Amino acid sequence: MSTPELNPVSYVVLGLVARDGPSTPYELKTAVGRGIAHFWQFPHSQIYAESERLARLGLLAETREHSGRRRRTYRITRQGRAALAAWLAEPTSEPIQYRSLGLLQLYFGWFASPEDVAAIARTQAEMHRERSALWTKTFEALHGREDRRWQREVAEIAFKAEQSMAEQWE
Amino acid sequence: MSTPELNPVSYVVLGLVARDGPSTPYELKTAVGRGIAHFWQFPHSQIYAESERLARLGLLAETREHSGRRRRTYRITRQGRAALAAWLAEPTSEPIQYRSLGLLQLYFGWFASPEDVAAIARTQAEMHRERSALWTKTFEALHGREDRRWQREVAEIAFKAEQSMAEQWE
DNA sequence: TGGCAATAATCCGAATCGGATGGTCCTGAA
DNA sequence: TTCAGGACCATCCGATTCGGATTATTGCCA
Repeated sequence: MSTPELNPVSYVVLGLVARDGPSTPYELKTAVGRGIAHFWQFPHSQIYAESERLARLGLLAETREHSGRRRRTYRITRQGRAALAAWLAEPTSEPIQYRSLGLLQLYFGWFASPEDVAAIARTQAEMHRERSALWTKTFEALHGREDRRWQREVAEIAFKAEQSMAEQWE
Repeated sequence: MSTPELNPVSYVVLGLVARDGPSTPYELKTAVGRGIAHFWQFPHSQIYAESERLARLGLLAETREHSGRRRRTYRITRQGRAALAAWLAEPTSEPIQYRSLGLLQLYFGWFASPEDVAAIARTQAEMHRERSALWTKTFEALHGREDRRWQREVAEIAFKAEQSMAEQWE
């Protein structure tokens, strides 16, 4: 069926609410920051906008405090779960994008001095090493959590990719 | 000095004009499509808008046909070259982003059936294999071109990354 | 020579982005 | 007990980005 009006942010929000149970947008935002943002950044305002939109579409249910911070809390609906499952059942072969300023700089390395290129390579290698370490930490934090199995898998793929890049830059 | 009003697209345009000599935006667009777009996509309209903007900033010089298609041709100015060199002299440690729908799907694999996850992995592995091949081709096409040394290097890094991902997904 | 595909540029509404702002709540030091 | 400062939380909005749609020109060849 493929619901055309859903985009990557939609699935992030849907998936996190499904995973963590009832959540406020702020909690979603920090959850994104702790995990997904390490390979794909989404601006916080999107999270707020998107959860509202998903509620309008009936994929999330919203309850709201009546005083104080008037926090909204979202929980997933049956339709929301169905949409998430439908998306997961449809593998995509859309190519990955590596948005890396370093790679872009190297691409134009012809116009830089050898020292500049060396500096870029050093900086990139270091950055990738740091990222590797971060993914290792993520991976270890997930140790033994069977319900986080696939997140661990993501951490491992990302780790290996970072490692490969670090080696290449060296 | 770091000119704050320049962004990634700016350097892509600047760099390509520097590399290829006088170019029309259309040529730039296709040049992007043949190379950079394989790891970082920029919408075509940006190329047109950006070259115009760089001309206003004095980093490109514009000449325009007076009849027919009224094509604009851009060549790089001394300031343009300087801006490009200045950017290359400033390594960035901004982390890379892997925008991959497949990775996102895997992250939420808990909500998919094992068959779904398997299908995602298969599709991703295949996609990464194809990309590997594409980078190999790019690499070979650049063989012996000393002036394309760094582009070859980019191709190699990308190739290794794709390969690593393909292996992980398998 | 006429029609179709490739070339080339531009437009524009929608989506995205992220910095700024402003309010609420908690904690701990005086 | 109070109150100041910092963390928490939400929203806004202008600026940019995005990419599909449109229009016009040119080259090719049946």
